[in-house]
Amino acid sequence: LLKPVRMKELRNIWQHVYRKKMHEVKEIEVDSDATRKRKDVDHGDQDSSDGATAKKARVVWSVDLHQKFVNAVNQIGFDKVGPKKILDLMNVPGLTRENVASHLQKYRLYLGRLQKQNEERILGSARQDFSTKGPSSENLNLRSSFQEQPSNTSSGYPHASQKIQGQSSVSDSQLEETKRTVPLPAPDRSMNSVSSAAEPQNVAGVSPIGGVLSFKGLPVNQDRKPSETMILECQAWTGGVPAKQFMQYPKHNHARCDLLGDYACLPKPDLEHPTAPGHLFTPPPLISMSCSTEMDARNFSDVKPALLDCIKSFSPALTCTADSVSVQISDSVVTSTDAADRKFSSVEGLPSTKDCYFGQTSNQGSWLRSQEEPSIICGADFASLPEDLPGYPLQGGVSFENVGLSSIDLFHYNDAMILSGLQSNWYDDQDHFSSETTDYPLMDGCLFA
DNA sequence: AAATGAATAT
DNA sequence: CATATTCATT
Repeated sequence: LLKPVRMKELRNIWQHVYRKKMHEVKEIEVDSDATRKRKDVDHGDQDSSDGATAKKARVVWSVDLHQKFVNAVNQIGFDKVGPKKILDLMNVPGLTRENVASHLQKYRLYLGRLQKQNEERILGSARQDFSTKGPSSENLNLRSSFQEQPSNTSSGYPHASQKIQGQSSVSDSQLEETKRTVPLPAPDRSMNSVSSAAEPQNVAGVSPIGGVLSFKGLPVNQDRKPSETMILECQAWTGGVPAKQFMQYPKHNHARCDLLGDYACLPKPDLEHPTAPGHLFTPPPLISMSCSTEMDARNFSDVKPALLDCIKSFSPALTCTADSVSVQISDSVVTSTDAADRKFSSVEGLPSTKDCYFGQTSNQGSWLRSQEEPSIICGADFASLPEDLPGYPLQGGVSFENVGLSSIDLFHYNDAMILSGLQSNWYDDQDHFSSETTDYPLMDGCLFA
């Protein structure tokens, strides 16, 4: 018998046993009796009829349900959570403690994974030094990561709660991450929802989330060939929480959702329930720089002030000191000079990003993948992108030609996404991205690949 | 006895 | 993978 055992099956078996027994005892006269029994048996229909074997429908952790769950967890406090308490707080009719326990188990696993990821990243950037030297490539990679106050997002499901269909969905979901305070479950998903209290959007409209900058012909190094590329990456993440993670959720309806705000949103260290310190550790602001070509201290010190300015423009609230900058030489950054050459040439007029390339074009295919830490790009953790989305245009990289550091401008990844007009297909149509490059949407001269 | 969470099953 | 179930511990 395979579980779950239905009464029907039991009756069947019993019938055989019974009949055999009857045949043994009264071989001759039993006929009518057996037929009657069989009739009886055949009547045992749906298992729904007998509550004993009826199986409870499995709980689907819908967005709403999970939202309740997260709220409960946050309310209780990370250290004191238990399935029972959560269950009580959730106050959902059919839900059992087991259900919650199971979900909590998964939730904890996820949080653990996230934390590990985050620690790795921080260690990784802290470990950078001057010693390694990139062999061939002549690209410079400037990477800065800095951290903000822990997000106070009380909405545990800021991303997954929508199926990413509307125009602003993607960017919204990205922006959610920077929210400090969110009313409660139903956050405003408009573009302006990035209300970083401590860090209002600066004039350039740069969001703290970060972006990727590439510029060529920098005055940084006169020896540099025009085709040399420099990438500046700035990232901010919230609350010691690493960045984006894309998951399918729920799997059943094949809707792709971004769970970041959900699982990634570690229980907020809210005031009523201070989280155990040390558990969620908050790395200090960190700026690191890596370059793929020989780059001596002179060059670097050229870059440094401008870099700091740049970063400050990202985040005025942020204080960085030159001492916190380190350099790494690596050849694993942008490898396609050709691609760099084709990058656009102007910074201004981002709204009319005429000449920009986003993400990977056909000959940039290796760009993202060639990064040591693709996850840093755009402040989003794309390392965990589903493998089945090749060439996912998530980096939102921007390149400039002949732009001095003084004129560096940054623009927001999300802005890029808005401009792209790509959002509507962001998750819905995955084939879209696996198809030919030429099929990618081309808008305002911007190629999103 | 009930709650918990790791392990295991579905 | 998501959820359920089991089981040893607390």
